[in-house]
Amino acid sequence: MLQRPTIKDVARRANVSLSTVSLVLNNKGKVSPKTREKVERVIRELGYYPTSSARGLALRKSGNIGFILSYDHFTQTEPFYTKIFLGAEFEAQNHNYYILLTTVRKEYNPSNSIPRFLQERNVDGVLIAGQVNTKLIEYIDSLSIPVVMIDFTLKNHKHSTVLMNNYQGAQLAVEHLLKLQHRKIGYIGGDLAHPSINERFQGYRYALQQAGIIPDEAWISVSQEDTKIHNGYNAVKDMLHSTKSMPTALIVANDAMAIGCLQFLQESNIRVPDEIALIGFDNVEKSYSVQPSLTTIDVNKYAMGEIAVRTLVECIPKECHQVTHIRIPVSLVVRESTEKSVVSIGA
Amino acid sequence: MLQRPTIKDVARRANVSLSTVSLVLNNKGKVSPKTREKVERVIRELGYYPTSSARGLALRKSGNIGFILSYDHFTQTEPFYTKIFLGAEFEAQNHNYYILLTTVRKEYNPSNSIPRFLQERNVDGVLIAGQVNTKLIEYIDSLSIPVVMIDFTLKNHKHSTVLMNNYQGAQLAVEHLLKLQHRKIGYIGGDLAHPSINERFQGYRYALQQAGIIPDEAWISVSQEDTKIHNGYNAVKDMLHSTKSMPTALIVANDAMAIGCLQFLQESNIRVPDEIALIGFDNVEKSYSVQPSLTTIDVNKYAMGEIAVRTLVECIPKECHQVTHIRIPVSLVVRESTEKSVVSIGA
DNA sequence: GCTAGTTGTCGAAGCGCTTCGATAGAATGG
DNA sequence: CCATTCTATCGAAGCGCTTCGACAACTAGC
Repeated sequence: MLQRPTIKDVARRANVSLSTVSLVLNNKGKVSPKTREKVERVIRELGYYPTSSARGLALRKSGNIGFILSYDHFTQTEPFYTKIFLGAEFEAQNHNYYILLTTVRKEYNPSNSIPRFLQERNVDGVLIAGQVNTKLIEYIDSLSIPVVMIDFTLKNHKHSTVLMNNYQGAQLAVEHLLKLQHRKIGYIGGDLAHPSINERFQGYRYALQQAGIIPDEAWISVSQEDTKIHNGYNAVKDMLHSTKSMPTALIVANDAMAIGCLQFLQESNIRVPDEIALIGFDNVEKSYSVQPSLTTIDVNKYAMGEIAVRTLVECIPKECHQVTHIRIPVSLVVRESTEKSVVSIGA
Repeated sequence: MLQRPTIKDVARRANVSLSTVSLVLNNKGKVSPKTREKVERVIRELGYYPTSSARGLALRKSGNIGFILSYDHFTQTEPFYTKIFLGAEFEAQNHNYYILLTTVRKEYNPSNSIPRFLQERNVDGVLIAGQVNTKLIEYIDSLSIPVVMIDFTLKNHKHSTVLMNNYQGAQLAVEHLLKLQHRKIGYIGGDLAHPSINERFQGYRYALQQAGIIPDEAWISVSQEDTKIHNGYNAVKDMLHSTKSMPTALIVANDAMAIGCLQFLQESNIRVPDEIALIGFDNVEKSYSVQPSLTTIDVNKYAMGEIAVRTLVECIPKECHQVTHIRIPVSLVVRESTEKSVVSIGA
């Protein structure tokens, strides 16, 4: 690294002491407008930037935020977590934090699963995005470093979270379908152990109930173990084979499953949306390239990352272990799978 | 952050001086096996880890590597750069470096396009993945920080690079087709200004020439301005409308274009691979989910990231400005678009 | 037995910053 | 006009680490 101006150089050139420069730098203590102005000018002239190691050493802070992501989540095609990360990165810059990103494997193994930035305590706070091993979370707790979890939560709710508002999403979906005169509204989901999936299902039930509609239980499928494409495929298949009265609309726990449903319906020559309307969840990239394009629930991923960082950095100076739970509002993206007249956006 | 043991604590407990502990820590100087052993034991007992700010301050090194990515590249669906990043992250850990990831926009704007880690000189080296603005690269050069570029290069070749071996890829494609008895082998590409695309084209020409085959120029299309799906679509369309004699096989500059080709061929009821065989480049996720699945050229993205880090960290201590150009070997992934009998792997 | 070298250890200075307590000087009040 | 308070500034210590030069304690050579 090149020789750069230090705070000393600034002090000398501005004819003030080191401490004064430091005070200006940090907007602390009393500094006369005149000296402040002078110091700031010199800083600009010299192109001075404080060295983060030095500052970190003095403050006993690292200036870093750790971002932990499950390996599988990060490498998946859908850039869901990538966007969350970008939102976080952006906001971290605003707060003068660097983000140290690391991925962890599902299987926990103390020797290689503990991110180095934790061992070295080189972060002032930690963001956890998506599902990671509980052991790891316990380890982090033991360090008493502030944590915010994104798109994931534990049953104990001991940690601050930033989650998408799945209830609202289900509500929007139901309302949309009601407005289109649907009354026979089914639900297809899986893996109720997953908090988000579970909430979507609860939201669906609740919204229908609010509307005074009692769905035929045959239109509700939540026994699939996972939420992949084939689970959706199999779920509709089973549902339609086991009941004569078809629903006119289906709310599906996520887009992947919805796309699976779509596949089966098309193979069965059931027209979407004419015979069955379909709403997914997540607004994945593929949801607008399928035919017909998929109506779905969207959430601002960048916002999730941003808000998580904001929550975290508020927490850091106070060393607070106060927990905050934030729900990010979602929105309905109307496409062809519910409204025939809609012009395709993608494809 | 919790109160952690410092080097002082270790020294006290091991009955040696600070300097001795430091020497042990860094494997420097002469330390008797006995003291070394003793110090190491105490380090383990205390769970001591050196604080990176302190070390950074003393060494005038940050222990960080900057990773610069164009915003568009990172957010795209295909996790190409994500994988490169992960490979880099992994290798960085092995060298005790942290990676600071940042994305930059295409449009250069000094006030917000210069990553903070550069302004603050908080990195010991920089990785640049994919195409970024030349202005930014010039800025980095002006800091004289070691740089390695991944999957991108400038015409001046002043920087170390880690690139995929596009020539070899084209060669493999041609050889594969020759083995399948194809002799009428065409090429579809676009944007020859892009180094990789250009090399693929050169590789194609060269390999055919080596085989003593002179392709009909009507089977070569390189006038498309970009390499997106529709460019591929339009390119075959134009080609097949303008010539009577069809090629029996096409090598396409990347999978996106190849998929565009596939679309047009299917719409025109031209059977793939029976009438025209197709080979893409990049092995994108979609290439195995299309029907028929696409034969393509694959490169180990993780390896690219890993090797880039290795190249960079070798460079850092020497402050060397020596440039190394590394080509990552590619491999052929045979799927249905060239061999009818192949069983589909994906889908 | 003395010099010359070698080896292992240590003390102190220094990296660039923050911050506490001290201190001049200005402003205020009686 | 002096005592008191307030304001702006500064010096020095300290954050946790590395490293250079010093120095005892050995070893080897003659």
